[in-house]
Amino acid sequence: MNTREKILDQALKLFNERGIEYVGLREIAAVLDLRVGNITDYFPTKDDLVHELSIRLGAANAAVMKGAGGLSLADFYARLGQVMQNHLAYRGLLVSVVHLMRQNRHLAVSYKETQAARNASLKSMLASLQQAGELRKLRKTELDFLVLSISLISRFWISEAALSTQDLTDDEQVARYRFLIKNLLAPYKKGMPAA
Amino acid sequence: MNTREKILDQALKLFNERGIEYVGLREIAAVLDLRVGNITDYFPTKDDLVHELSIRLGAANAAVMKGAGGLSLADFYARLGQVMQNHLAYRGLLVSVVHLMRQNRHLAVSYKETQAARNASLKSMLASLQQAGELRKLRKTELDFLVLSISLISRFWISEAALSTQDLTDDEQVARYRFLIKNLLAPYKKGMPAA
DNA sequence: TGGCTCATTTGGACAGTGTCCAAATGTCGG
DNA sequence: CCGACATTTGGACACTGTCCAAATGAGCCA
Repeated sequence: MNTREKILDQALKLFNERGIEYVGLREIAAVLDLRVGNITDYFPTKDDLVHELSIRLGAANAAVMKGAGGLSLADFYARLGQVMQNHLAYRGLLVSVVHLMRQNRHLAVSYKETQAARNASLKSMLASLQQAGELRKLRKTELDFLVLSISLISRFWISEAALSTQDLTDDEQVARYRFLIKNLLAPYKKGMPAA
Repeated sequence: MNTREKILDQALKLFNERGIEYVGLREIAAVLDLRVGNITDYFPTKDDLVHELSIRLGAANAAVMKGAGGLSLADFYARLGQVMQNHLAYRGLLVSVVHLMRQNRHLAVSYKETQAARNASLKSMLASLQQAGELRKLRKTELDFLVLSISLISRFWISEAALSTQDLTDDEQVARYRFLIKNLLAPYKKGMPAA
């Protein structure tokens, strides 16, 4: 593992433990027995370092989400679970996402594109589940509602957890989130009547 | 308006516009033609200043939420709308809530108490709606699901809006949020069958 | 009115942050 | 071995929140 990778690795670890805002470049450097200037050589600004991490998270999520057609509800849950595992691995970024978007224009642009793609993918997944007979027929507003809800939840459940359930293990938090999504979809399963 | 109130007022305005982390005490002071030390005299730390603002938000929300018994679904929506207006007025705090909880122990404690009280209030409101015949009979897990969802949404919808819909007006964002809550509750209205 | 006490205001010091850069050091091919 | 290039180093810079002692002001009592 070269210096650049070591920096990214250590930075992510510290960011996850204590939050991006509370980890200084000098501390990351100290752990790796480097000097500050050394980090700014690989990553001119702290934002660049964070941006690189966010790109990796995006790639990991894209890998999970590709191939949206013809899946079962169980597959769908499994994929969401994978996304959630990714978010746990990069939780430091997720809890500061609003903060980061304001400050880092590069990150804001790429995040928006990623998000648009993810919402489209989510939408087509739900449509596919409907066609496969796993979900009942959905009106347009219902579909929009589900996409918006799932998107909001998957973005902020980890922040919610940071606030109210720090004492839970990762697995328990995953379970809490699955519970949420499952209940959200329950009224729209095949056999349930439209409102 | 005395100096203390002026400081709080100006700080909130700047926090809402640009985020707590990006507004320095010197800037708040400059706008009011004060010196930094003057602010730290009223509020020894920046956290104290933020804490005072959060107390006011909590009080505003508590005023909206008190008297939970015997209300209609329309009342319920109206109250949530009021809470949302409060959150808009203090949006600077809301988008940094995770950040703040980590740093400020005082705020973390009082926030947790407030949150617990609000969840209990929410729960009793839903139970009351059920008794009044506005909602169908809810299983325990369904009730928990609704409380958790509404709590998560009302805490983070404003962050979500900051990320994906900065171009919407406040009223449009309110509408988006109402749409979410309304659709969330739709399957649980009177006359809908249990799963 | 003059003088005393208390509160407010002031300007600057301090340690910390991210950023930047020139000089010192290492590395590797000719 | 030596010269050219890359990396590493240590420190400077402007900024942040925090803190404090001295200067200024306001209000009351003799």
